Amino acid sequence: MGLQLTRGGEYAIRAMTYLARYPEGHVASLRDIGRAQEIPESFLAKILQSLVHAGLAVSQRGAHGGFALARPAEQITMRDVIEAVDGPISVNLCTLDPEECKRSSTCEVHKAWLRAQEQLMDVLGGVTLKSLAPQPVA
Amino acid sequence: MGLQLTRGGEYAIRAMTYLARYPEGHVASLRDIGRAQEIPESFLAKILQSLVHAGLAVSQRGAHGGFALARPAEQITMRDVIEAVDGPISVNLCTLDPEECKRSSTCEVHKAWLRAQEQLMDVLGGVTLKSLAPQPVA
DNA sequence: GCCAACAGGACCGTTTCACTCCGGTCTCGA
DNA sequence: TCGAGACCGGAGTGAAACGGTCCTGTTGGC
Ligand code: SF4
Ligand code: SF4
Repeated sequence: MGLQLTRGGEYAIRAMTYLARYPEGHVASLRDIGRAQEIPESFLAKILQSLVHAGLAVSQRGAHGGFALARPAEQITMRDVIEAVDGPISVNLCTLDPEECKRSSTCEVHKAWLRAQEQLMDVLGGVTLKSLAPQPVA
Repeated sequence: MGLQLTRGGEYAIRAMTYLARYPEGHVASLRDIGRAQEIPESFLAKILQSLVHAGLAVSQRGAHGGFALARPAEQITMRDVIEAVDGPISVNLCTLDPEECKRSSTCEVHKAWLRAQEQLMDVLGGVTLKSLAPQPVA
């Protein structure tokens, strides 16, 4: 199996959709999220840190602290989330930076990968957390 | 960087497009292919074996032996080649076999991944070696 | 000041990646 | 017939990535 998402990316999306189910600004603790979405808590900690660093989530320390979305759920896409934890999506060496392969200027295959990449980005960039969340919870 | 093709997959496509430049049935040796496409030869050996096993290439042993496409270049796609060496393409756990994740039946994210997978397959399955080969060499 | 909760960095076992090596086998052709 | 040329196939390998864990801060509410 190739071309597959990492576990970290999958968990990140689960965590973010969990937050998206609640009203804007709702804070949930690491533990809440981990329990609800069945994500190992110590691993989730790392993932949430990445999301905070990327500016997609905000954290609140101290008692009653936790995590919340940094902006409305309709303004965060699957692509944003995945790239925050796994780094930029690049379906082949040459799709992120054509300089990586000296053949790229004349390579027909390169063009095919660019199309593939674009399609993938379109799908992932077109899905917002809002559209992923089940009926909101009050 | 996530969701990226392996080197093996990339090399496989290079090797196959090399074969596709020649008239049907043309045999090229491991060494020829490796030199022309700048692929480490001992690694290429493994890759070509996978392609032969998958029925995409045929091999000829003994002096003047080598490899050739098993069918016309217009009947082999990028998808075929990649799956032969890297195994089935699956963009997430749940896209190959929904049973892998018990959430899949109700998961909205799952549907998004299915769309992404389909788009990717469409692109890769729509590109034949014929269309990738530069002007054929006599 | 205590306790709840995140921050951040070190660590770690396993798997995958990207190759390499080598003995074996087949085949042509001199 | 015999040997050089070429693939077969399985084992091995070093480095890196994956998928976590742990532990010591630090912060903030009550
Ligand atoms: S697809 Fe073409 S340009 Fe891209 S890495 Fe392969 S050879 Fe280079
Ligand atoms: S996307 Fe949904 S169905 Fe697929 S693995 Fe993640 S949770 Fe499971």
